[in-house]
Amino acid sequence: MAAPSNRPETRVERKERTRRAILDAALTLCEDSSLVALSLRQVAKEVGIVPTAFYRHFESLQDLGLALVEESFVSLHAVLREVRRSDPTFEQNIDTSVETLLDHVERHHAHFLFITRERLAGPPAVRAAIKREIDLAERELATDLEWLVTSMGASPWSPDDWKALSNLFVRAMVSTVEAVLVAGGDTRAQQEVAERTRTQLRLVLVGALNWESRPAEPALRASEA
Amino acid sequence: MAAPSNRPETRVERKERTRRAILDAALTLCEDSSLVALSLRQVAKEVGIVPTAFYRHFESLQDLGLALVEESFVSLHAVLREVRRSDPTFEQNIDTSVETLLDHVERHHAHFLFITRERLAGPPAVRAAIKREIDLAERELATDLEWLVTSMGASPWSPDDWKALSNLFVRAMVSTVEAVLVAGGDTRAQQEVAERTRTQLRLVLVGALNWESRPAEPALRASEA
DNA sequence: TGTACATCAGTGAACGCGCGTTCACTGATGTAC
DNA sequence: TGTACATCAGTGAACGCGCGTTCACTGATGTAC
Repeated sequence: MAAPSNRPETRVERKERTRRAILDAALTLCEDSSLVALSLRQVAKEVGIVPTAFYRHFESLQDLGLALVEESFVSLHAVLREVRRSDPTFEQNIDTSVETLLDHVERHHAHFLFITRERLAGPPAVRAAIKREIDLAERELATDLEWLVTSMGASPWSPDDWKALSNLFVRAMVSTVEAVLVAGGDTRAQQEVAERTRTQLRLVLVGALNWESRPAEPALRASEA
Repeated sequence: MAAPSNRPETRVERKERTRRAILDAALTLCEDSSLVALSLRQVAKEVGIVPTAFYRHFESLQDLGLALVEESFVSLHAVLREVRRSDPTFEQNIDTSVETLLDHVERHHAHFLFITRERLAGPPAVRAAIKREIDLAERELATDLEWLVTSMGASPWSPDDWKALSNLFVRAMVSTVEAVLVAGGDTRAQQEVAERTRTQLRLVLVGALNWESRPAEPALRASEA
């Protein structure tokens, strides 16, 4: 993007470039398998440096993993921010949210695949870091949902119900990302996942709008009406 | 359980016992990490046999993984069968289903942990086998749900909507199992997960009972009422 | 600007170790007669 | 029942290989004067 310059790279610039190359190489290699099955030498070979040079940038593969978690969630927070400032109409909100999410997943596909896999299979510290980030996203979403659902005139909810709802949305998001990634490059399958997710979110919202906290017989409304 | 006998083990019995020991050892070792990070020698050491003896039972670790998938889903199908013949009242159905599921997860905790992790991080053939089993469970659940929801007097649905609903339940199940396993032995956290899952399933059912397939403005009922 | 020294990203040899897999083997169990 | 042979689960030595990590090094870049 920047105009090429004849000025030679500074030492800092060169170091940063190698660091990026290591992160990118690890991310690429993690598309096939998990971080726990990756070796420092594989990464070094992919980057084109000698194995020992790795230590100039990271203490260990786990350390590298934590850096990847951090930068992966930059993408995710970008999604959440974009969703947050979207049209507050329900129908459009669902459609644009799903579209926005899938767009980001496509563009940062390697990051999402990494998070999806390492969330459960990564080294313990990596798993913990991912859990922390997802819990954070869930709490943020809870605030948004409270505003959104309340503004649509639903009954007042208990705190536990807000947590349950936002957790349900986050789980749906995680599951959708998984399904898209499992579909691989199959765009038809991806569109089916997208459509199915839209249906599911609409169904959950219908439930939310007809919900009353801690009801005695919460699910019987339609059948008894 | 069987009364001890002085009759020496037959060769077949002894072989089966070693095979079981290998499966159990692999399952135990997989509680800490993924199958892809496991070595044949680790398994052999845990069992107490020489590494080469492994080949008398399995062609490779992947082969062993496929056997573990198969026996893990015996547990899962047991859950589904038990849920299927439970009380058809909504409220009770959710409560007993969640209880049954969590009971099985507790009792076959290693199997569920294995499936949860290898589903996304395992060797390709293992991932494929797990996906096949989960898709099967989803189709079976779709049939049950159609019967259940239709019998409660909801409007007729499109096939895509049935798929979306059963997929939503399966995802919820997978997420719940994950959450329980992440909670580890913390029974308080597990009970919170259980309660949250019950709330979520009730909310989804409220949505399902107020749902009409392919509606123009599906989510606006409550706010416009 | 020029020089002398410091920094430090990347090198390459070396280490001991655990890996998957091969192979010929042993000796208890099973079977045919 | 007793004998002679077949089967085969488990053994143990050996192989070449990739692993993480150590260490002293090189030589280009940066800095102090």
